[in-house]
Amino acid sequence: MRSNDLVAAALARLALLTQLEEGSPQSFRTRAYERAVDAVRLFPIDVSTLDVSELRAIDGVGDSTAKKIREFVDTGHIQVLDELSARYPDRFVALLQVPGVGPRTAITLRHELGIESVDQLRDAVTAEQLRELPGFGAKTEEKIGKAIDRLGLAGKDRRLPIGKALRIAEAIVDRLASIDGVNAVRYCGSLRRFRDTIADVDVLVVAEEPDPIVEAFVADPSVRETLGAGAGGASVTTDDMQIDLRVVPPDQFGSASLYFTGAKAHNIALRQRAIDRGWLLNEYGLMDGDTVVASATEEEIYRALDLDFISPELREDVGEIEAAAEGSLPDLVRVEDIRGDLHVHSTWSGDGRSSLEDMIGAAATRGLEYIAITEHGEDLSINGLSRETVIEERGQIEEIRARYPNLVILHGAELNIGRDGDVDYDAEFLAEFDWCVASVHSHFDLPMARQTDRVIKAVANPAINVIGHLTGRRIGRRPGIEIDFDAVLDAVADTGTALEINSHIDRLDVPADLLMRARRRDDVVFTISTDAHHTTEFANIKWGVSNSRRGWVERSRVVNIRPVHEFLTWLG
DNA sequence: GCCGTTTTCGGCCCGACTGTTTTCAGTCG
Repeated sequence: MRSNDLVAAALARLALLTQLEEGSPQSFRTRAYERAVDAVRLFPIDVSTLDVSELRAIDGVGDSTAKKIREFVDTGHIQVLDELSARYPDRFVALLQVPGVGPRTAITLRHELGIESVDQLRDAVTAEQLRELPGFGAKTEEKIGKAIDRLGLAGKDRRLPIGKALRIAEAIVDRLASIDGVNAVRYCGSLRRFRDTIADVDVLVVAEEPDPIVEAFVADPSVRETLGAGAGGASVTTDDMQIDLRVVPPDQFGSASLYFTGAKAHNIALRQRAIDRGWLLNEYGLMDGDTVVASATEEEIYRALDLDFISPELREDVGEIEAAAEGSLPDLVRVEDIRGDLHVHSTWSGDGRSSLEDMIGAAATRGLEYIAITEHGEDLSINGLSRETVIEERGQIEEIRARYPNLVILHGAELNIGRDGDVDYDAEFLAEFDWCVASVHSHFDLPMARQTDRVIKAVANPAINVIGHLTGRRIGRRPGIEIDFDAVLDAVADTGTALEINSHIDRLDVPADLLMRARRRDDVVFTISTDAHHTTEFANIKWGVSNSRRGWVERSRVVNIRPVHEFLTWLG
């Protein structure tokens, strides 16, 4: 883990324990620490190299936190944090994972009943001890008991990979859209912002009459439990996750979308901006007293606040509001910008599932101007192609080219970056390819220095045009390799090698937080490709595009939005 | 704890829901 992430983790723990200390999740000190967590995590420079005055210059980091960061970097500890950790051990802090238990309740439980862990809380519920406490009752006790039973499914920290959440959300959106009286349906929340893990799905429906929609929603067979349902909305759990529905009239679609999409910090900043103008912003609209200033669309609300429209993927309060105010938001990629797909497999690869002809036909149908067929290299057992097979496929591609005069078909390969940075085949054979992707498919747990060395060695290989799915992560299943990203950026800038933004929903690799770090240098270029193994997977490009947007990647930096002749010129 | 085209002190987003309460505290998003 790089030091910014380690520092951010320590500050996050400080924020959490400060909640307990102050007895409020929204104490100003807690919020200040939380703000510092984001500031450090996203800061492009390694904070361990900065002194206190440089740290203070980071927006959201003041004198006190700057000194704590320095203390952490120098000693590995923060004294205040150590003291808080002694007072609130992990098993006690775990109480906050129980829905309905906040800092105040946790402290009361400890003080009144000596409860120090979730297990002890469960025992106290069973013994009906909670209902005797001041401010508690039988219902609260029952609610906490049920929440503990559900902890595996609905603990506050539980998050699903975005791919799974998307499938669930899209199914719900389709079902709701088919109900009479529904004008529009949109999923919001962290899913719309395109975070790579999702805690719950928030769905917004536009309709004049909410009741029939709420009834149909809670009656769906996938619903396991209804947590609450009332005028205008409902919350349910399915086997996989919690889903919150909200139904609003058409004239509130914009304000409700903003509210429901977040991020919380983004909303707070917008509301502060409204206050500065003497207005009030809530989910019902932007108000000047009783007069509605704007509410029907997000666009008009941003405009009324003197801001350019901020795309949902950017709404994290990490500088997008300031950029929108001064007209310097990044020029982001749209799906229709993509003219080429530079990472495509067919059944020639062992794991491909559509034929070469079908893949090429699907690319042409999609209106692409160029593609690169990139079967696995020979070092990937079973799935990889021998030299003889490579040459055989090259012949077949040559035949197919004649039938697609408007599609430039590159014959490429996806090479395997070996343990020490070597790749498949030999230099002479590699020189025959039009396009080479090189990716890590093995040895995921080497130490950081070794990982960095092997990738940089591949970057320096003149045959290699782009590094595929850099970290090798599988969201929710496998963490990425440990790698010195700044060193990789230096290397690809030196050689002109591109970094791939892999569109597979389980990969989204390069991750968006790393893309943001790459953004401050203007000498790194990207491709956005699908890694399609089936004709239907060309459509996945939208996920790669969304990930690039979340990473603030500008259009000018993406190679495969260029017209084919410009692309070929770049390729040389 | 942080911050300042009204401020170096005095503010810090807004509302719904729940449960235990006769007016509010806590949690959540």
